[in-house]
Amino acid sequence: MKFSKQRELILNTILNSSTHLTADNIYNTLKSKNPSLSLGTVYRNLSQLTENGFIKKVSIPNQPDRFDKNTHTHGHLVCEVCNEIFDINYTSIENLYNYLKKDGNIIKSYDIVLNGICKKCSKNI
Amino acid sequence: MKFSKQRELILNTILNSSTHLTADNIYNTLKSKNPSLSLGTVYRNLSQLTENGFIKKVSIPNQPDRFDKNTHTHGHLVCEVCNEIFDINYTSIENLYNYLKKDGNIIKSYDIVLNGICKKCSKNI
DNA sequence: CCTTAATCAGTAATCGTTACTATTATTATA
DNA sequence: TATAATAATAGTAACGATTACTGATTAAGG
Repeated sequence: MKFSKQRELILNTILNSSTHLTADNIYNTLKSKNPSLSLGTVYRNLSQLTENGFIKKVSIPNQPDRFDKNTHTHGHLVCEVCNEIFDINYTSIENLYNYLKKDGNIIKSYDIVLNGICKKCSKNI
Repeated sequence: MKFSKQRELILNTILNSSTHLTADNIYNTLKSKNPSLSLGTVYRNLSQLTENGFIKKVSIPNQPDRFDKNTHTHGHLVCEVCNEIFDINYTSIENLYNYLKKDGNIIKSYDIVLNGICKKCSKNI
């Protein structure tokens, strides 16, 4: 992977942000000072930076994908009032359970998607 | 909510399926015997049936939305080999943790999205 | 330097989904 | 049962997010 000026700009934008930016957020942030930047370049770099483990793609239902400098396993809380997204750090699902029980945040529901190999397919490996 | 023939067909398709169908799956299943069915009708009914609690929308990252007759809280396992989606039933996150430890399925990662109200916003209610 | 392969900007195309409109079907009521 | 009010329909256009294509540019190694 070559390191272009554009790639560096995009990565640094994510590393310097405390929020979860969309491709469009990044494009608009950089466009003013780099008028020739292309939206396709932003998308392509986000894909590559994700594939190479520099950043993490965060999919929130009914929202465009977001990109996170925190590449460790962690959950996300989506606030229905301010619409902000908060990192939920935990080392195990048990820790998350304790988090849920803590006061402060109000958790109404949660969606869990597990990625892996099902019982049946794992037998044929 | 009026109950049209189309709505009944769409709901029954989901209720009679053991898989997690997309809008397009449902459209193609019904189209042959109901040539005048419109894809927009399928989408509109899926939204309304979801809003009214008859079915549940399941969002899997990088895939079109799916619809589930199981409206209870449960997770989903996406198999990277057969691409099938399996329901993961549990009554608490602790149960899910036990499930994860059981042999059979191979869990490589999991994504958790919590829906609710953040600490800050919850103070102003 | 010079070559080569990666990356770029710009644009067109794709996918999943929603919005629009004029017509038709369902339900409540007389 | 006829009628009126309202919701739902088919068909099509439009949308937002993302990817694919193109020929020009640029990074990196020899």
